[in-house]
Amino acid sequence: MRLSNYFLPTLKETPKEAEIVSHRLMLRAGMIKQQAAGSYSWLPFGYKVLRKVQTIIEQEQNRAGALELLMPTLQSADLWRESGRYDDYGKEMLRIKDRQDRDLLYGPTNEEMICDIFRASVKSYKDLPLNLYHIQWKFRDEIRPRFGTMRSREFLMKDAYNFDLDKEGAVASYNKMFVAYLRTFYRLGIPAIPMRAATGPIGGDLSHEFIVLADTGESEVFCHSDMLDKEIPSIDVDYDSDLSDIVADWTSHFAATEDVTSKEEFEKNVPSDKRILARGIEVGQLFYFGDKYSKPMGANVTNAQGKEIAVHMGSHGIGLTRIVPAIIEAHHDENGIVWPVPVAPFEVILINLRKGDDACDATCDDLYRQLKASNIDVLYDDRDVGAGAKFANADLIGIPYQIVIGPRGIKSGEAELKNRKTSERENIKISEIVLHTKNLIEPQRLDKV
RNA sequence: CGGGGUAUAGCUCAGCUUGGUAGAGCACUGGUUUUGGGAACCAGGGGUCGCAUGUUCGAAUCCUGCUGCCCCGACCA
Repeated sequence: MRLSNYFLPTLKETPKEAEIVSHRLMLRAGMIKQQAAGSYSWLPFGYKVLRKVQTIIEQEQNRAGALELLMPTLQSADLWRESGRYDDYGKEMLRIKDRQDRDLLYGPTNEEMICDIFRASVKSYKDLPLNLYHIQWKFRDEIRPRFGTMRSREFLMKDAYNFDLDKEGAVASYNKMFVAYLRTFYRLGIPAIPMRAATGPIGGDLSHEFIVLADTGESEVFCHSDMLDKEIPSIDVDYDSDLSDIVADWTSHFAATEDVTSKEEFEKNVPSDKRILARGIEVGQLFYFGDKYSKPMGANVTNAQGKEIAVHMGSHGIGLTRIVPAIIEAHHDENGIVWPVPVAPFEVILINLRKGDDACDATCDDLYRQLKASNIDVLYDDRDVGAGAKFANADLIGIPYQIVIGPRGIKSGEAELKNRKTSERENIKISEIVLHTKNLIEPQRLDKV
């Protein structure tokens, strides 16, 4: 993409409403625009990241055997009356009437609707297990939205719903999601620690929150330091095998949020040199809740003995619009964002320092062609602005590698390659720069490990 | 929902106390000179001062009401 043809409204100054660093950087890098309290447009640069995040989540969900579908944002109130949640949910749920005066709601979650889909078609235990997921915009009318898209009212969320014959099967499904989440967050560049969690209004008795440690996190978390060094399951993990050993290993150390533990309990169970008391951002949550919804809504199957029973269910969320700021909280410095390669909106920025100079233009045009032909996602800064502005802008928007072409380098046949993360620069022959960069990037994409 | 702020140009803000024809920097447009870490100069464009009401000869400025946004708390993916 040529920057001169792109829409990237970056800001030199920080809008005053932005409190935390990810919110400031998302505004400054032209990723989002606030439309109302807790409501944001995703501009091209931000949306590109959101889509990469979505793709990684989909790949790992699919790998774990979950099937993607799509449900409406607007739901009939009648479904929610069946489960009893229409009255229980409170003012967080946005209620709407249509022209026939029918009660609708903008979905804050989809347990009822997925039960409705399930019960319409699935009647036999032979069709289990089943895991259906969707990625959809949801709305919760938060009393106080804040921190940009970290806590917005309208948000994009992945929710997977598993259906199993009994608790044992549901736990196996839960474990698949557990392993998929470990892999997903690893690939997204945000090592997330699974912690025991409260089950909240959705209910249930088995739940883990996946927490990214960050000073700006909304809750206090307690964690054994060995949790930080655990091995992520590889791409070869067999989801048809028994995953309980992996889950048991990952849940063997103390890790819990403030909702379900206390400082006293933490200190009793973890030696002082292993204690991590920090703040955390919740980026995903797993729930097992049995027949809480299947029973009142009649999501039943006939078992092998010919008896009709309510299925065991769980729901497993990941907040996509929260993950993007979480990534930035974990990957930035004083100059701007530092994208991990797998989610970077572009992998390389090609900087033409002297737009209008024939040699610079020709070299850059050629490199731009080569980079694209090599399947590298490249942004070409071909604008006619000062060198300083280009460097500052490149650092702000955080593209992992900068290839700098200027009159000085052209004379010696060299380009400068800057690593955004380490700030290291090296001079590389222009004839070799594309291959060299490709070799650096490919292993970091993490799509084969 | 309780408490506290704030609202003037696309962005950051001054002006308000003490009423008198709306300002700066950045950004934007045209031009000249520049060019390896957010360039300089010249010339321009852009604002019903959040909305409404009142006081006044006269309101960005004072009164009253309303709304948006932000922060703290409770709540939450």
